[in-house]
Amino acid sequence: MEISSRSDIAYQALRRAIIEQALAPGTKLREDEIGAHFGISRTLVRAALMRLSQEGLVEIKRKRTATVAIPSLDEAREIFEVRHCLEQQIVQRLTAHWRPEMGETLEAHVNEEEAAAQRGDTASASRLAGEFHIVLARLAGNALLARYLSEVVSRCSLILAVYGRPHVAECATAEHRNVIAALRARDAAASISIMNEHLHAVEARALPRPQEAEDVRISDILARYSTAG
Amino acid sequence: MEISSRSDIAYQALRRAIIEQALAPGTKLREDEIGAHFGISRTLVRAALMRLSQEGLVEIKRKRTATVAIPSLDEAREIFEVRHCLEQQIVQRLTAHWRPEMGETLEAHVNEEEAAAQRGDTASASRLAGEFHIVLARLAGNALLARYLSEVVSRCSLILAVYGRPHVAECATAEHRNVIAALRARDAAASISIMNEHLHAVEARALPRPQEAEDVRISDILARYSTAG
DNA sequence: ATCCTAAATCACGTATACATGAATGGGTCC
DNA sequence: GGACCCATTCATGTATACGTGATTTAGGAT
Repeated sequence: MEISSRSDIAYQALRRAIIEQALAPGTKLREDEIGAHFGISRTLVRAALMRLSQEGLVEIKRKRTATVAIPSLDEAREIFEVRHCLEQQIVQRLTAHWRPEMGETLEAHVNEEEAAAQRGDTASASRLAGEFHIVLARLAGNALLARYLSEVVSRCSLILAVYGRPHVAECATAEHRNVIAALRARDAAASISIMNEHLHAVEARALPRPQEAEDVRISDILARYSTAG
Repeated sequence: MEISSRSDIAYQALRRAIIEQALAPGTKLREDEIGAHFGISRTLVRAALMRLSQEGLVEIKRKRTATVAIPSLDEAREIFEVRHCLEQQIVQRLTAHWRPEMGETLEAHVNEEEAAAQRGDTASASRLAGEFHIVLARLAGNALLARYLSEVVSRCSLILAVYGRPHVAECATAEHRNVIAALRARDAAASISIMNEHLHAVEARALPRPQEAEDVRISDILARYSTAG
């Protein structure tokens, strides 16, 4: 049976391309072009784009070509705040209903992250780093929590693409192993604290420090380019 | 300028009808029928239905007429859990950034709830009771948090429709006033505790007690009907 | 060279057509 | 009388057509 409509194929492909930063924020997503690529009509492309738009990965404005979303700094901070809140709940659930095989699953995933990082596949490494949190969410056993977290983690990739320093690989495997260790100990307080630490590290890699952000002015940037450029 | 496409009109109307329980869970939503009512084509109706489906208010299955969603008990519990988590964050933000005029806004809203309840307009009263929490979320100043909460609160109306006792008006105005009072005192711990209490009360009205749910068996129900029916 | 304007092109918004898979009703057989 | 099967009807899945607003390009004036 044909499980997924061809609209889903376009949706999945676009989503992944955006998350892996193959499609940079701001990139135009023309319906015709995408439809031609997948061999589907604009009708189905629009459905995929609308879905991505609801998830905050694509921006759709009336009568304008859709683009990969460019989250503002304010949105970025909002996203991270919600993420903190959701991940805390997830960790709480995990320590409450921990089962040893969860540790195996997580361990296996981190190994994949490490492998991707070691072979220099930064796109996959970033994606897998994000997916680690989605695996956590699924294991926590609340589908809605997992859906929201998945959405929020995807948008963090966008934030990293816009505000993160270039070439900063996620390099989070060590931190992920710490999280697993804390969960295995089933110590809720410690797990939450370690997760919070990790999330702050992720946020620090993705966002400029607050005072930096406020200091940056267009004239400063232009000044840099007028002396040496 | 024509701000909202006509698809939005259908979306808004359907959403409100579902939330006010004018459209009961399980009701069929035929594209032709809806399109004819609003004077739009199926294309636009589909867009509205897809959006509602992503919010969990409508169920869409391939090649089947869309229906108003019927949340399962498991989903219902998941929804309430996420709601707890989000509302806690909202209350935390509110006590941190409290401004006196927020109290006025909230007070005015509760007055509306009360007015609707007193004139016997239970549909509006329920909707306004839910919207109280959405107003809180907006005042908290995190748009994403507000969006998720709005989605979750809408789905609570569905849960109430499916599992709540009939004719149970929400009657939450007193509890809402307690929340406002706690926020005004800017005591985060007390506010969170009062909000948790309120949410548990809401949940108790919407869901059967856990042991009840497990005890209910089809044979029990049939037994009732074979003696007296 | 720059800016403004007008025409042409492009991309989206929406309706509609046609194909296909579900639902329904009538008729037949046991 | 009830259950099964086929034909019909209905509702959705998808492509396409056409109108309109956005965008780009070419040309001319300053």
